[in-house]
Amino acid sequence: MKDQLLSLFEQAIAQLKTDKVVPVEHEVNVQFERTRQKDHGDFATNVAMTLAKPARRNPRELAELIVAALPQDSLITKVDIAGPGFINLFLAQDARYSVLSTVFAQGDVYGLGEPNSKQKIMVEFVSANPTGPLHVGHGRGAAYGDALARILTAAGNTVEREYYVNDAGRQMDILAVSVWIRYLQANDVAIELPDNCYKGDYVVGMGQQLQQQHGATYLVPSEQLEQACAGLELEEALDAIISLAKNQLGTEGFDVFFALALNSILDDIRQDLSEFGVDYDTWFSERSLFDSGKIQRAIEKLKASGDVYDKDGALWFKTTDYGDEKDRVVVRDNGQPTYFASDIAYHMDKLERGFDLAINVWGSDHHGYIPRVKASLQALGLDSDKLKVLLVQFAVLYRGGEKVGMSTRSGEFVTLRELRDEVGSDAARFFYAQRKSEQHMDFDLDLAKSQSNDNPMYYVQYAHARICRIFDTAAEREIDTSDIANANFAELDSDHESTLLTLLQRFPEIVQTAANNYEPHQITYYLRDLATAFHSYYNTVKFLEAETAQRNAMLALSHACRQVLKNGLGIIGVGAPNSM
RNA sequence: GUGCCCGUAGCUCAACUGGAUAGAGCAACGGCCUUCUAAGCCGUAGGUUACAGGUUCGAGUCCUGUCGGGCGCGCCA
Repeated sequence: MKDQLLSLFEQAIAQLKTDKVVPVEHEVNVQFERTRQKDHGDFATNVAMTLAKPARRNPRELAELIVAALPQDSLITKVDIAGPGFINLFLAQDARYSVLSTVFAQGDVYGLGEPNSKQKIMVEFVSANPTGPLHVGHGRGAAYGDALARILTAAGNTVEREYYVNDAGRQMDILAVSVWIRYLQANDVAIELPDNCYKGDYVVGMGQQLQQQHGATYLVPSEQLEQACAGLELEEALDAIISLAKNQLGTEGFDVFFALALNSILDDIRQDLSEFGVDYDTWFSERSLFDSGKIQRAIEKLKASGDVYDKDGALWFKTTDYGDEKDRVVVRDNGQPTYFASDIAYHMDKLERGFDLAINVWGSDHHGYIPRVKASLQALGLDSDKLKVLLVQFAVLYRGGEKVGMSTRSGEFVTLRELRDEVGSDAARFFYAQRKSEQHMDFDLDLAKSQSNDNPMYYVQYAHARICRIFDTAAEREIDTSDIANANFAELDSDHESTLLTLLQRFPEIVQTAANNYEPHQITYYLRDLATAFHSYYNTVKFLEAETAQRNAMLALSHACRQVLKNGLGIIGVGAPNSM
């Protein structure tokens, strides 16, 4: 549609160039937009305004010249010049009806791009540390990342979803020790769980499970623990307990706790996300980067390129050469690589896997981290533009007007599962997907739970279910709907009908812009608009009681609406029920 | 202190990425069920887009400053 209009305007402007109204060398970029108001026609363009200066004419005068030079075409019935120099285009009715045939012909793929016709894209999202269940804060990243992946797929890209598992580092040792202490408690050892351990109930359960499996095999007297921590500050005491556990239990013994904690939490996360409608292609282990030597390889490459230097016994990466605020440590003075070292290797590996684009969906608290990751890719000779980091603002949770804490260690948080149980996965997804990712967001748990019916998702689904009901009733009344695709669409001449036709026509454009801008919320707003237009239409007339020709045309339009509602809901990962 | 993000109706958010008279949903008020689902429809009310300048045909959107909020600024992950 837009392409046709574009070619008409390009012809007109070429004409103006030969007439020397517009400087020949001036590059002209014609842009069309859907109008907001009906009396502005279907499309509008501002070319006359953008060309006014180079052509040294006032915009309205220029608009008249453009319109005069516009070739005749059956697509357009009327052209207006309005306001400061907008050119408004009114489409012919036939052009509006064509969308119905298209929807009938394409069905479930209407609005979607040619599959696998574009880029190969990886979307990495959630990637929460496997130290506890996902909380509602992760829910936003999950809903956003998955909707984004679906939208990019819908737009014609080939998409892989990846979860980066941070299964290395001190946090995991703390988790293992937390489980161990709960295990000791289950064995009636008199010991308190330190404040800086993981305090969630799930840790208690894991301790009890290991107590049942292994009995007293891994006991250490509480006096030894007290002795190890004596006189130490909180974090240092915790490190002392970790060393003690590793020494006393040995690598294998410690790994019993470590492995159980990691595996059961990861299983829980995987299942949780799957029930949320989010399934990954790959779960990428941070530890595998050590085992495969990729971290070592990345460091060697940086050494070879001269981007690292020694200072204070540690190995530093000169990220300031690439615009970072300060240089960063890659290998600590104790020989241990930092988390940053893992991330360098991880992102190197990611780009080497051959994606045209790698998208990271990160919580906004990681924004300071972007320059150094980009720096590392550049230093490694990779194209850092292929990495796109999208930030998702954390939702601030409220319960009873009070802010709710979200710390995993303290154990005070609302889990994603809890939210799903209360409001349902679909409603939760829709709620999250409604918000632009960088927008700060207040999440009132009481509201989300108690008034789940106010979720706009139900409004959209209801439109879908209503249409299904119409067809069910038609079948009960033995009304033949098998040939509605060939109805006389010219019957559809009311305002409601033309609004709906325009909306249906816009759907493919919405999918593309949502994909180009990484904005799933555009789909939700579009669906709400479509549902509103349909509900309104529904209330004006009884479809099944109209005379045959009109009835079939209205049913055709309804069918197309149902199809697009279904396709759109699918794109954000929400179901389209046939009845409610 | 400094860097990034944000500030739009009473509340939660949009605004086609610089376009025409800033729009929805909750909440409030008034109407509409004997008919294909009232989880719906129709209407009323609600705004100096935090504030002050600037850029241009045109600014909620871009630039500068001020105020207010969130986050970051580790040899943590």
